[in-house]
Amino acid sequence: MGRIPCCEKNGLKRGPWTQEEDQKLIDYIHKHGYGNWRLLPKNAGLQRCGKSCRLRWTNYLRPDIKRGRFSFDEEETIIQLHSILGNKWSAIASRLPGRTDNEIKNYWNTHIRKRLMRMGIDPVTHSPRLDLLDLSSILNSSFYASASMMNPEILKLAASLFSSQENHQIDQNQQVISHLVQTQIQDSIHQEAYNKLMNPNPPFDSSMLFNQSHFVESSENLYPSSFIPEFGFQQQHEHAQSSTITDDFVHQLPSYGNDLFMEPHISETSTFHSNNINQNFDLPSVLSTPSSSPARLNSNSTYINGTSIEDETESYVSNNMFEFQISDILGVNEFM
DNA sequence: AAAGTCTTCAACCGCCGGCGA
DNA sequence: CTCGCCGGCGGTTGAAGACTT
Repeated sequence: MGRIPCCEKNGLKRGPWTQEEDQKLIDYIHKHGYGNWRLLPKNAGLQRCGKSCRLRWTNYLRPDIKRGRFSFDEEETIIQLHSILGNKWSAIASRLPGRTDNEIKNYWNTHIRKRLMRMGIDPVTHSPRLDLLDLSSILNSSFYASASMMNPEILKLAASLFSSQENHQIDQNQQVISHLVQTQIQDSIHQEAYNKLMNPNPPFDSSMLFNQSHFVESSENLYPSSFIPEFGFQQQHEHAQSSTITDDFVHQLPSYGNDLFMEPHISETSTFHSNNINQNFDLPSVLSTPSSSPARLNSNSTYINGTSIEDETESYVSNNMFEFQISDILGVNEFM
């Protein structure tokens, strides 16, 4: 038994809406409200199907729609949410007041997606292309700030293998350790994003997830310059604990398992900055910080191959640009 | 100036799940 | 349990404008 189409195609208008049609729809909804979209066009005197009316109203005529260019903050929020939720446009739209899922979807496909690709980032996985990564640069000075969020065993292994590279043993090990390091970073990123999403008051503010000097130029590669937890870890921890974790949300997240929600083992409240990593930076203590520690990225200064893209006033990199599943790569979990 | 190409985004399509009969 | 209706969702299309040659 076939389904009856949502509307009869015969005699019903399609294509762009005229001003007159818009006005009819607006007038009707102002008078009677919306609901029962199937009957609405008939009652409103429109030669449209209900679906078309609903779409026109929700995507264009609704009075609370914010039209115009997306703000910097909105774009960062979209990237952040997309890295966690994927193509759940309605879920993303629900956190961007005045923006519709259709609008966000279009903006993603026409602007953000292309930009990420230009930057060598897979817009689906938010991962960097492997050939743009290089372990020696990851281990370079500025990147050590992020070491505070990593598993010390991984760092040891990374350092060990890095030294082996000097013996011309650059091989798959490098890629493996790159994955490990990236995953550690990403766990931190997801923890931060999760904490923010689960804390509705104050409302989610993507600017809290970013900070300055997101990336630094390093020869021909892109690397995060730092991951800066501006909240003390203790504060973050309390934040996370006070939030309600729903099963639904957990299942929506990428497959990080329960590690993402592990209780952080905080030895002290720490604050450090990329420009001066020695400030309040106690390496032994921070190295003991597990992967679930908070992290923060920013996007003020992004460079690719030595070329700033600031002139676009849009330099975005997802917080989840390092997205790898170690278990997928190695088939082991002993490092985590 | 004209033709061709690219970009944008409103609108459509088909599918899905919830719900009630 | 099945079926149809309805609203919602994500993917896709295509017209129109912008840009390039």
